[in-house]
Amino acid sequence: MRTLSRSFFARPTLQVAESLIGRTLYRLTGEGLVSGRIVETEAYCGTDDPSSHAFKGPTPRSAIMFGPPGHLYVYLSYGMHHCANIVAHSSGRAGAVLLRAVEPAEGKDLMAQRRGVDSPMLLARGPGRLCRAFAVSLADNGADLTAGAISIGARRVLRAPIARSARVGLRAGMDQPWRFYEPGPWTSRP
DNA sequence: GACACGATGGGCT
DNA sequence: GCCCATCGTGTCT
Repeated sequence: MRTLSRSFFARPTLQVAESLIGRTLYRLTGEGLVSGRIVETEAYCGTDDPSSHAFKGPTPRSAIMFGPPGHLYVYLSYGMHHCANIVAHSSGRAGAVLLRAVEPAEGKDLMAQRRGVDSPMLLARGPGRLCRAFAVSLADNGADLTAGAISIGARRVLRAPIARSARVGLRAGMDQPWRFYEPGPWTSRP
């Protein structure tokens, strides 16, 4: 299987967010392999974006978004849910792409076990659920997607034209259509 | 140190 | 549709 290389992520954040739709996310642990086709992402454009954790410049948490593209940025939301982002920006900038939903492919049983639900629709729809199904936690913060147990396949499958909308759950930045998704039953909302 | 605040989701109505 | 748990992080003192 061919996986995405560093140069794929070393492009403008918006471009990478759209390009990730249709690619497959892979996650290997001692429990087994799970995978899913990415169907929903959001771009967080670093210091240009009031909604990005990187907006006010680097902090211990956000420093990773200023670092080399192709690494994972994981943070804890509301004390109980993890959110997985992929660092993506052109040289000298900052930014990351939030993974919001995937269409489960391999390892559905393992995902169901981790999630505690049976419905395939609820396995990885929403950033918190996706992280739970893929066993992504703060321990994976900084992981290199081009070298480790989490990676993204280069092959792209699109079942419908990519749509855009405002991002979900924000105060600021509601006027920018920086959410990308493939309309269908696997995305978190229309 | 203290404190306010979520890029959410599960449960209940 | 409404309510709210829960804790790492950033900001202020």
